[in-house]
Amino acid sequence: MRLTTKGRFAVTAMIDLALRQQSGPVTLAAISQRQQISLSYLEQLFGKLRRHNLVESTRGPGGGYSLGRKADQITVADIILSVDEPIDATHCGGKENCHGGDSRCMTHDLWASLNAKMVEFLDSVSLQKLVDDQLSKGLVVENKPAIKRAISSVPVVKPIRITGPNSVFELGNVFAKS
Amino acid sequence: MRLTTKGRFAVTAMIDLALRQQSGPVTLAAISQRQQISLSYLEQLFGKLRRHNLVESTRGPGGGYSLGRKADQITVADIILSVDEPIDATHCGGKENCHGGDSRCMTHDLWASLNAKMVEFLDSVSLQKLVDDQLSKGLVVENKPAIKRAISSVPVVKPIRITGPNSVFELGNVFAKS
DNA sequence: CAGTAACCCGAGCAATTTGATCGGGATTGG
DNA sequence: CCAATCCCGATCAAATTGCTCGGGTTACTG
Repeated sequence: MRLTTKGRFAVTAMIDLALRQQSGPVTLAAISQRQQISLSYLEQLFGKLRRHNLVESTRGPGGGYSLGRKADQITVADIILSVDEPIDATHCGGKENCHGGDSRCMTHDLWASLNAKMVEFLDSVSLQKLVDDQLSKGLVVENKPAIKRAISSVPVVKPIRITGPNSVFELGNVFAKS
Repeated sequence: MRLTTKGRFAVTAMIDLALRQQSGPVTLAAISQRQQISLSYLEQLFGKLRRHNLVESTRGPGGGYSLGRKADQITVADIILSVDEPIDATHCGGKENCHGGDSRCMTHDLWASLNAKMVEFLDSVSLQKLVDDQLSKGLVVENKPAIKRAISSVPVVKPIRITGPNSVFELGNVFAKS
């Protein structure tokens, strides 16, 4: 299990989508604007989410994305595992060689169980719960009236380009060593 | 909170250390051999661990590292946060600007709480518990007799060099979509 | 049918991170 | 003194992260 900003972006976008999909498909462009995530990056993330059936896409004008299943059937673990895709276990891939040493592959079982617990936890948090949390915190979702062809006279704030990993946001000193 | 192989290496090394520190300080060279982690990388990790008082170092021959406090007083969260060091919150650093949009910094509270839960969990697992798990799984720790100057005629298996992130081990398909 | 809104896709890019190597110190026990 | 060991900084290649660009493809609408 990896837990990086990549997964966070995905979860953030999914919450945004869940909050607004009542009135039809949600556009990536809209999510991009609201959450300040680059459109192309969203496309990549949603490509993966779609391949994992977490979202469905509708093409053409008026199209966009909707949830693949109900929000309470999607967990944070689903989302993160979709975009992170841990492919294979390089280190002692299932086998038991781990050449020598006294503790043969001590870490394997250890991480397997620790990881299982992590996944278990993240799997216990549904997207619906996150949405409810947001709503209860006083977030007002404008029920946008499914504009047909509103002239998008939005100023389009050109975002500053800061590349590199973890550049945009990184959870900081939340770790107050409680 | 980031959860990468870096933190895993650190935890692995700490378990190894905890398992063997009864008979005096444990050298990094020994951990390196047993756990197949490069010596210099261990040095970097233990530098951080030492600066966070999780370990103490003894220099000179017969020296090495020992735990900075008792194993049941060290948590997995301690270890991971020591080596990962999330420095600052770049995105909306405490303030509330997050320019425009309808959900002003929706993600901030969200991640803060999600993160807090993660830390809470990792903080509930002590190093002692991990050690006990290992011991109960039939691991036998050889009580090495504190060799004074044994001729280190160990063949020294030259490790294959595979650089890059996550190259050595990566938790794989533990995620069987339970 | 043309135009446009949206999804799709793959190549490529700069900054960072990951592990690692190297070369040199500083301490300290024997 | 000498060797074991911690310490430290520079540097490195590969991977990852977010992102841009440039093109598609699908489908609604006038």
